Amino acid sequence: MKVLWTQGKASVSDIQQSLKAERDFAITTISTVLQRLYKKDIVDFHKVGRQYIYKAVISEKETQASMTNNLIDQLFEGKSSVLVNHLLEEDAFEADELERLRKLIEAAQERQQLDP
Amino acid sequence: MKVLWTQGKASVSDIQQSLKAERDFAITTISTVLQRLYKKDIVDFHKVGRQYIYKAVISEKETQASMTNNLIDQLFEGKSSVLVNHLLEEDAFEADELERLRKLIEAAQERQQLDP
DNA sequence: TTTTAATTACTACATTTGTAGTATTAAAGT
DNA sequence: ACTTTAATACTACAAATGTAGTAATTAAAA
Repeated sequence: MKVLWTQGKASVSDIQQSLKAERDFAITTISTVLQRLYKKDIVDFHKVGRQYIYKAVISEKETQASMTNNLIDQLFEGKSSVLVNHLLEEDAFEADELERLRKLIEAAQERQQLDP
Repeated sequence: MKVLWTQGKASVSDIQQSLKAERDFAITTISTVLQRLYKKDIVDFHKVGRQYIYKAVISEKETQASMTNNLIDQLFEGKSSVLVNHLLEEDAFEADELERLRKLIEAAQERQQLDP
């Protein structure tokens, strides 16, 4: 998936190459997985010659959104703020990140002020 | 899992009762699942008579932490702030939540200031 | 054009997951 | 003590997941 997101589109062997460093799967393995993902409408493809070129149906952003919402619903009472709270408790941020976030939050607050 | 977290410990039929509203599983289903979780060290049990009393091995907090870190690693470059950023972009917060978060962040900043 | 190399098609197989039935045993009620 | 009930033990089975082999086909190289 990651590979498809960063490359946009890729053939089976493209993907195999990209994953090689991490793990050396048989090409048929990759092909099988892609076909299963296709059945579930997670990827789409078109053929070039006899070669399948796959691409992701949902973007990385959409996936982030849905997986995050999922996690929030499952474990954080459905509230984003509870998740952030948890992160703060864990000291999951560097000093500069905190600063950046504070600014972002202020910006978001102003946005809400204007736009009811 | 949720049930075990809120109840602390529970027998198979306790769990069945708790889930009844949501879905009516056969008692053997629940039992099987629990046993499999036990094999994976996700729950533990002790017997009272011939009855199995299960309890979660990892707390809800720990699960939150590990699943959240997982998500962050997978989808948000391993940085919590990227996740929060995403949330802000999605307008995932109410006005009062934003305000609360701003305060929390400020508090966290002060904490970091003191404690290097 | 014949050989070789790449690519897909089809098949396979073990493991995990989701769900539950049947048989047995032990406890509780009468 | 005997029967009903609750609980576990054991078994099952389909679907999903992870991984890959073999056969067939096509494109490219020689």
